[in-house]
Amino acid sequence: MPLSSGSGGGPVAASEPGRREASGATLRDLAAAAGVSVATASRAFSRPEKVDTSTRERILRLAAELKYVPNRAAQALITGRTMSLGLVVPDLNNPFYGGLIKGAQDLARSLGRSVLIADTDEDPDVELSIVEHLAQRTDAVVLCSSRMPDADLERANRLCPVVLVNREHAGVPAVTFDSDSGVREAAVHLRALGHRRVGYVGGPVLSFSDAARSASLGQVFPEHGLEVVLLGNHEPTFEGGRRAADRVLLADVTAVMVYNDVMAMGLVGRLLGYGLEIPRELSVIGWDDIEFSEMFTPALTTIRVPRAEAGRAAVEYLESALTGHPIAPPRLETRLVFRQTTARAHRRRAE
Amino acid sequence: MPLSSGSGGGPVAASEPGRREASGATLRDLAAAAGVSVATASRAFSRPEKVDTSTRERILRLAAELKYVPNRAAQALITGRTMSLGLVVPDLNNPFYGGLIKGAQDLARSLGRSVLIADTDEDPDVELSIVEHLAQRTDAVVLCSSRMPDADLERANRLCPVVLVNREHAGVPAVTFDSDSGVREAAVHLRALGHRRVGYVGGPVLSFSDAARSASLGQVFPEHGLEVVLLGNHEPTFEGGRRAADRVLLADVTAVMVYNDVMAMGLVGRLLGYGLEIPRELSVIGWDDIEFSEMFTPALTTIRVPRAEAGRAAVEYLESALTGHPIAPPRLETRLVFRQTTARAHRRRAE
DNA sequence: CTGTTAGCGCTTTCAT
DNA sequence: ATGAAAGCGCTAACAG
Repeated sequence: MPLSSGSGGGPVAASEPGRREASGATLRDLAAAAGVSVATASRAFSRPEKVDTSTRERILRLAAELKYVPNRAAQALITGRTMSLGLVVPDLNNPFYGGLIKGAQDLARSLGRSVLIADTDEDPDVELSIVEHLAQRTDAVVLCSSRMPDADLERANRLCPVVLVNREHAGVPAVTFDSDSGVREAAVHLRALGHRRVGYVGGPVLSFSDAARSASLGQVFPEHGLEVVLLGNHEPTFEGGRRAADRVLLADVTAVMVYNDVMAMGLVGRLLGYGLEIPRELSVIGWDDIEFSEMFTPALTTIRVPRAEAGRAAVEYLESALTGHPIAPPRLETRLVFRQTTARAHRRRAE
Repeated sequence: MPLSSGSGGGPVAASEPGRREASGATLRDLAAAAGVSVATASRAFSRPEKVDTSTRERILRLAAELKYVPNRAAQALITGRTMSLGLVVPDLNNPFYGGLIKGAQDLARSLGRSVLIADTDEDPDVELSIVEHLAQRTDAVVLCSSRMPDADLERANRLCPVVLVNREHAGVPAVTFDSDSGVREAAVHLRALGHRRVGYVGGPVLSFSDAARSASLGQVFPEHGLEVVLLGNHEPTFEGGRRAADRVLLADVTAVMVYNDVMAMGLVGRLLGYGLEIPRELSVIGWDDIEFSEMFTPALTTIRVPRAEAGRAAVEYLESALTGHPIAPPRLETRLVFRQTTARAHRRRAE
């Protein structure tokens, strides 16, 4: 079974040197071996029903024997589809995005697509150029928690099909998280525990989710008889949470909601260091439910946002859009996860 | 500036419907606009020095105007290179790999390459098929902490250029971590604090790094007058660490090394729950120095393994191999990072 | 320095 | 049901 002996064909290019196994058999080799035309060989894969059963089986068998694997570049060139998707996240180190990617990747693979990942390092200025890069090698891209200015977003959306996750912009499809559902549960929980004044330790000023979260709080909490005290905007990091500690202490609240779990951990850590008892003296609720929230001591009560599901939904939407029958990207519910940082309100005394 | 008005050429295919901007201009359009042949237009990009300065500038200017972007699929088809790299990790949720990917990605992008990520879900059986998938769309792949059987590894290595990270196998290049350096620092540290008997809470039985770590311990610690007590193999998870707690208590040691940080946190959490004082009654040293180690309370003393650097080194090696001048992949040093889980030895009493 | 020529490997009408 | 032919957009000899 010589590989490219080109039965009847024209001149055969010298096989590239230094290549490894399996880079040999082309569709032409396969066709020759099966005694059919390349067209038929091709159809045996792409339109099996249009090929006589016995011929098809012969072709498929031979394909396995010759270890024929279709050349993706050639397919991409002719079909115009790469069968890859791009996925842009702000920070791969952030465990939130790990879960998201995993969800996206899972579905993508089962659809025969690969996922190209890009990390913006939290820098909104490089996002657009990353999308440009990706647009050349993928069929569509998902943009997670994008901080691009609206104009860039629109430009990106013109470069290739795009779906947003955790950000909204008119005219661009988006998988979003419904803060209200989780916040409502938090409100009921806190109220049941006797809290009245609840602080909110905010995230970055320009963050879409911070806006969504604080808006949700401002809307829902009062409806449940809870007063919300805004405690400023902070870096969405452990250190940012730590630095918010004094502000929290000063605020005369019995509970705080925090922009995300990492900050919540920083806050709790610092407060514990001050000798405060948590949750006895202060209840804390984080946001995201990253893996470490339950490894932390005390384990964080938090609002879970379904990140793997978001990744999946984004890919699902893109697939539907690519095949011409776009579905509506979902708005995903969030939920309160009760752990150890919330308890009955005890007013601290100025002793 | 009509896009594909094909000046002198043959029949022009109908432009694809439904595509977005910038998918218009081809090299031929560009060449026509500049009044040169496609060959020259092509060279203006790939071998600028072989094109007359003024023509080149004209071409480049026109390229920008027409928003010409080269078609990667066509390039890949003819050159045989995709300019992408594959990267396989066991679990994207594991923060260890986030850092690794980030390092790889950074360098890759600056080399003009994209990175295709795949997650095996810790399942060694799918690894090979993932490599097969990747081999079709990338030029080379990096395999992180692979658990593939040796035979599969060799097969993978034949499919496309491969570099291992945190695993070794004869004949396959590998970026590795030198446990000894970190372990030696740990030995000195522990010895200085008066410890004599140190436990080792192991990771998964078949794990390459567990073997490396425990071997390193068995070798280095005795040289420093430290006795090592093996405390079994455990799941490399938070829960796995928790479950090792009783075993540690029973072992009559004043310090333990733990296979990784996540397990160490589980262990410490449980022990704290038992009422043990850490580090007063037991010193604990983790492994990896994941981000959360310092957010944990008490912050984990641990052995840092330079993961971003490993990612970078892997890509660097691959690039060198791809360009025909393979460098030797490095063995990266590990270091002790002192935080709050180690202190002077105090023998617990059976009171 | 520039143009001509010949494909890379595959899909897809259009005939047969 | 199958084959012939025409390229997808680009690069790489090889001639000028």
